[in-house]
Amino acid sequence: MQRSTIDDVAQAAAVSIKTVSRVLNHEPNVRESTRQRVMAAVESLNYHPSQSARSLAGSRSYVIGLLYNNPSANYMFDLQTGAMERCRQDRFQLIIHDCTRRRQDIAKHALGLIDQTHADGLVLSAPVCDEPLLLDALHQRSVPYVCIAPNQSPHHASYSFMDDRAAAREITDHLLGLGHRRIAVIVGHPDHYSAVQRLLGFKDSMKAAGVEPNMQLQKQGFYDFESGYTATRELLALATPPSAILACNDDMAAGALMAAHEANINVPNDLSVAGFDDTYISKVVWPRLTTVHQPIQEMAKVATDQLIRQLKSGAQSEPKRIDHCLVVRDSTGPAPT
Amino acid sequence: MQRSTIDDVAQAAAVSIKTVSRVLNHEPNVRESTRQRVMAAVESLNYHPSQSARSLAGSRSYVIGLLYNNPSANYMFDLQTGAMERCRQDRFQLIIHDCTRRRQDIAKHALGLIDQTHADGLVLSAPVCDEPLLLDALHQRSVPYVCIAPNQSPHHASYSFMDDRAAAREITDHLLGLGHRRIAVIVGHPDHYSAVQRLLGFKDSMKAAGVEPNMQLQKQGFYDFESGYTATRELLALATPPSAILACNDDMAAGALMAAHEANINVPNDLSVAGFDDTYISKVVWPRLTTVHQPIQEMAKVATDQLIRQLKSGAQSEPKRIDHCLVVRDSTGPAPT
DNA sequence: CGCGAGTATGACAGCGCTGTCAACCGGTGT
DNA sequence: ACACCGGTTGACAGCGCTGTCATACTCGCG
Repeated sequence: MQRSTIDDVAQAAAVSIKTVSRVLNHEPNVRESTRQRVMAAVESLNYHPSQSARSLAGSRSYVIGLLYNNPSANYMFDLQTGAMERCRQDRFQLIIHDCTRRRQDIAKHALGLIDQTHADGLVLSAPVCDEPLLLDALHQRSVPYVCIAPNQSPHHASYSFMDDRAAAREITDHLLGLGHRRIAVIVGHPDHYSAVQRLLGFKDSMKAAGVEPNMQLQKQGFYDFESGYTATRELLALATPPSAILACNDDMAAGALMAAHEANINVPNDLSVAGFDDTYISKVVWPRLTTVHQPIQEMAKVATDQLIRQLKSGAQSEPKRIDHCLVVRDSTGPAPT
Repeated sequence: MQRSTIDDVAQAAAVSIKTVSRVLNHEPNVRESTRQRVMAAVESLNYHPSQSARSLAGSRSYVIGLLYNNPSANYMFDLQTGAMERCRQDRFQLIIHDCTRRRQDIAKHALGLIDQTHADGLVLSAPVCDEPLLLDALHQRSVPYVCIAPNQSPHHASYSFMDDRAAAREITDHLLGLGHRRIAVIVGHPDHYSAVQRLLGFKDSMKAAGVEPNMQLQKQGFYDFESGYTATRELLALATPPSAILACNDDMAAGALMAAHEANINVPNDLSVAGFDDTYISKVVWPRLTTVHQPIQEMAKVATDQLIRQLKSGAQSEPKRIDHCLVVRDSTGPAPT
């Protein structure tokens, strides 16, 4: 019941360790009968190659690092789940690294992580994937990496993304279609690219509908519950409050709902509230949030896939857009007349 | 800017690699002046020891595995955050492993993980920490492990826990104190120890208050939103519905709120709803949930601490209870007369 | 002043693999 | 019969560390 090594397997299959290595790494030029003998030995000994030995000896470690600095649990969880799913397929190990605190020397820390773990590559999630110093450092050390929803296309990396601007247009159009004209927008965290894009999409639609921009109805938020709550209180205190609020993520939308409930305002009869992301929260608040589904898990999976492919082939792949979709639930309704 | 090795450091500090190793591992018998020279070299070369080489050569890998099979994002996130925090302190690497799917051969998988990663030990979270086959297998291979909130005290491991039963008594007493007598309870997932304990605590208090048990008011849930929602719909359809509902976690409580809202029942005026765990969700639903704070992050941190200590000293530590506390918010109020 | 008992340091093997290179095997073309 | 070639296999070095053991150095004390 002890740990078995490649020597044990080699002995059991009556081949050299090198042949075992070949079989395990799917190298060519192994006779089928030999391959089967080796696999049988692997099975029966319940052998698992040592990652440490592999990464020390070879050029691959089968470890991928996932860097994040987004404090939302749901976001993180989806990210992680998507990346893990893809990793498991090719028996990669995923190492999670939180870089929320270190803004300055993030590049140094990332390189340290690479040195320590011998990670083959990194998956960078938003917004850490937009740190130019980090990207430069990785490129200089030729560490392969991919980005999830980056700001501008990184020069040296593949990435997955969704069209935030189009998505914002869709949900704004949904509100406009319900007859709303006084629509407020609670903007996301200024550090996040998505916040900018979503605001642009909102403005696109409003302009197309011929609605005059009104800065009173645009509030700065930070993608958290609290800021959505505060912004909505201010909006509701206006002489003529909005008939609809587009919050640029679900947490802020939940905050908006809270403020509305407290002010005894009926959603959606007196006020429509729309969110963004379709996280777990959007399904458990009351009323259930109309929102846009952001396919985080899928984006993470695709990005990880791009990375793994790159590790195998050496070539970057094309950026890949993942589809969003509008999810209409109960928090939006016709504009009051 | 290339990766530097222990040889580089040794050369820079004009010592042997063994001495560098000594300094980095805080071994005794190194002259202070030598130590400083080495540290300076480490700094200036930005040296990070290779985990692979370390674990191959030595008996420690500085890797800890965290096993979970609880699909709640918030639970996971807290777990992970707590464990990571402690790991960082001693430069341990945390490896997350989801074992949701594999119920049967979980033991085999865990040992495979150990073989692959050379992990020094495992942190097992509830409910996976209650798989006897897993615990046995780990013990047989003498893999150090600790548990978070295990069912029965594992023989060969330290663990951290909270007193679910007492916590349930507290929140039940809170409801009783508000004058409620017809209190329904939505029980948690039968696989989770906590579910049993919380139900016992509830019954303790009800009995102490002299309330006759009423099986109509006890519903089986599964710690998810949906089951809380369904159970509550059934409860509200009763000839004489309860005046208060204790849901054994926040997700189910959120489901209860949803059902109440849909039935146009005012919370807390007509119905009180209490949750359990004090997760993020309890602060964003309306009305904000009265609940019990379950210190998951702290439990994870403490358990990880126990593991790391054990790795250093070889000795188990005492089980450690982490304090919960009642959090009264807006979802509970006086019983209607 | 020399000797024993630490104290400080280094030489070296080897952890479990992969990469390199050489060897071998059987069929082909001439 | 022989050189040749591609497919198949194995011997062996070495990745960057730690553990073991040997060695050199230091200090107190007889």
